[in-house]
Amino acid sequence: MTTTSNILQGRHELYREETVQKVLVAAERLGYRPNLLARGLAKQRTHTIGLVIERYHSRLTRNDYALPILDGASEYLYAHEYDVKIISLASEHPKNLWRRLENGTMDGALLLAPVLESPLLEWYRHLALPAVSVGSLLPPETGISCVDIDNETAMRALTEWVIHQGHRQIGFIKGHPLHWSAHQRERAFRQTLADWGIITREEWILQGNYTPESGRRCAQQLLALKHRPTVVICANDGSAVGFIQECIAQGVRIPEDLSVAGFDDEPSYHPIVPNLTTVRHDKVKVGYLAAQLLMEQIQNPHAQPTTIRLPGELVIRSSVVRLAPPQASCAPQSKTIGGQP
Amino acid sequence: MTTTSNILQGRHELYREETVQKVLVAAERLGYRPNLLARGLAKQRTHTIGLVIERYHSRLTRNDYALPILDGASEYLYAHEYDVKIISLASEHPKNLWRRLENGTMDGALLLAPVLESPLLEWYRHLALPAVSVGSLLPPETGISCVDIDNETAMRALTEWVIHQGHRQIGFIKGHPLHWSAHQRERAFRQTLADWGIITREEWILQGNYTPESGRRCAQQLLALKHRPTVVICANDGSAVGFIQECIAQGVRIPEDLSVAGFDDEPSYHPIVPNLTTVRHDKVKVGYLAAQLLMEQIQNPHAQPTTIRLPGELVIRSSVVRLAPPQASCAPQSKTIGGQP
DNA sequence: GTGAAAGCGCTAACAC
DNA sequence: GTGTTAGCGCTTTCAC
Repeated sequence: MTTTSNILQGRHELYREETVQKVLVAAERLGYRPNLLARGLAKQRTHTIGLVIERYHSRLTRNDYALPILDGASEYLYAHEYDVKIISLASEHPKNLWRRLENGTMDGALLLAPVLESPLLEWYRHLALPAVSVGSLLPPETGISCVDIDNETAMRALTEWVIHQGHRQIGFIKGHPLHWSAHQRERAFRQTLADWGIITREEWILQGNYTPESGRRCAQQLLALKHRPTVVICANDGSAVGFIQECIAQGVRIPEDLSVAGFDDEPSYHPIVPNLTTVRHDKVKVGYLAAQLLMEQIQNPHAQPTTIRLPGELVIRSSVVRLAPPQASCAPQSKTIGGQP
Repeated sequence: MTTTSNILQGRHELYREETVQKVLVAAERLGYRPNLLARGLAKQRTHTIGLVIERYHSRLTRNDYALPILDGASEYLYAHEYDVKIISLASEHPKNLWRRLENGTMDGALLLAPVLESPLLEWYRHLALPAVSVGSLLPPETGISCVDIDNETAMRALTEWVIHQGHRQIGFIKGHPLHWSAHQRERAFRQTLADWGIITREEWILQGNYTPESGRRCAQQLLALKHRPTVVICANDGSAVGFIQECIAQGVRIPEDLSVAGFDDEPSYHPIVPNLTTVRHDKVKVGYLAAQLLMEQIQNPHAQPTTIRLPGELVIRSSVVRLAPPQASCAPQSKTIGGQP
């Protein structure tokens, strides 16, 4: 039994060639396949991680980011002989939550973009399962490792670029209030304006929720104002699309009458708004790095929490017009923005 | 031990209230959570199913159907206390395939749209794991249960509707040659034409692969012909989008100069081709029913293989013009087409 | 080098 | 009603 087990796990060097062959041939002939459950029980390691999806996200279909993140994470995990299990927390009582996660079936968890009031955050403090947040940069107090794009730096760069184009009357469509990214993007926007001494007019800062529908609604509100900004920065491409569609419907030309910028460079919108100036980032890589970080955490459970911020890239198209000649000294030298060394 | 195990599994009726409470309280106080691995080992049932994704599909991101199917399947499975594990077969040797699937970690498998030469088909004959194909209707010889939309009936209905609009010169863009659905749609198209005594001109039947890019290429080929059809039916919306874009780029107006129909009613294309006449179907439901069928198969492993075909629905917009007054007697009474009672 | 035996955490017969 | 026991299929310690 020992012999068999050892050889089947690749520890050939312990035995003579003859024995090894005998075992291998027999296993092959019998069509033997190890039972991974039993192995997991014995070794206390299942080679499975859970991708935890909160009630809030419910259907994967509705999340632009879930898929690339899953793809990236899978890529890393499969290369390391890990499987991924999807844990959907739709309508879960926080108590069940615990047994959904710490039940011996996974070595670690990838938390898909926890939201602001996520029970996962509270739960994590009582938890012994390695976990990393992917797609949300959580406050350090949570003690959870995070991987996401560098929302603040990228939004700052976009806003500064818009300012360099001569705009001073700048509107903003906020993202979903439950998303950390929405707050981070808004904060960077406001801070940048403040740093440049530009007044933020609250009537130009509208509450969206990342959907085209919300963008449309915001456009209606904004266009009803008697005094309009010269440019509107949207917290993501999704709301930018709705915003632009509503503008066009009302006869407001983009960018001749109003400039618009987005955020995310979401490929599925390219055919609809081919000229949208926005910020691109690599979500597949976010998933990949999160998986990698999680694996490290599994190897070494007492490692310090780490946060990885991936840089974005300004994608300048033609939806934002230049109002005045740019100041050469202010033009961005490189288009890669944010992230860590 | 028995007592504890029974009570924790909900069999309260065997014991007196007092004992039940004692156990429950103790479990709560100790923060006890059953180890699902151990339970699985003992019960020979893991409450997990695998969603098997072939090399061919590799990145989920690229499949319009993967996500809704996953959503639908999840919905059913979570309601029945099952988890889903993603098994990605990227670059897998058929031999490994076996141990990736029959390793004790899952009770059954959902095969995501197996392709024509899929090793899964051969493998299934040697397999003891319940499985159902979702998104591909496989030949009965395989002995595998299948759930998908009713490609043939729906394509026949679309083609007949086009004929009713007075078209007799009809082109066709084929789908990806490795997809069963592509062959089924093409066969229905050809058969319908034959039934109506309409000549199929092979130069009007072009090889696409479901992508917009292939649609573009087919448009180039078709527009180069000196004699063109009056309408082109595309095997899916994806290729229709590319086809239409290329037509417009070449100054061919849709539908004034050429009519085009799609298939799938893919929501992400609505903003790009809002007037596309196509066939809608419910992919979430496909996933849901497949999961249900799989569960039945797990309960009763010796059940006969079953095939479920879901009806589609003609979505008539304005990308196909009427060439002659329709014959009233031929107009479809109901728009729901195909499927089983 | 190889085999025997204990144990991973649970369930299910079977006594009591 | 409740406790004892054997086992699910594997790994691992420890003798031999």
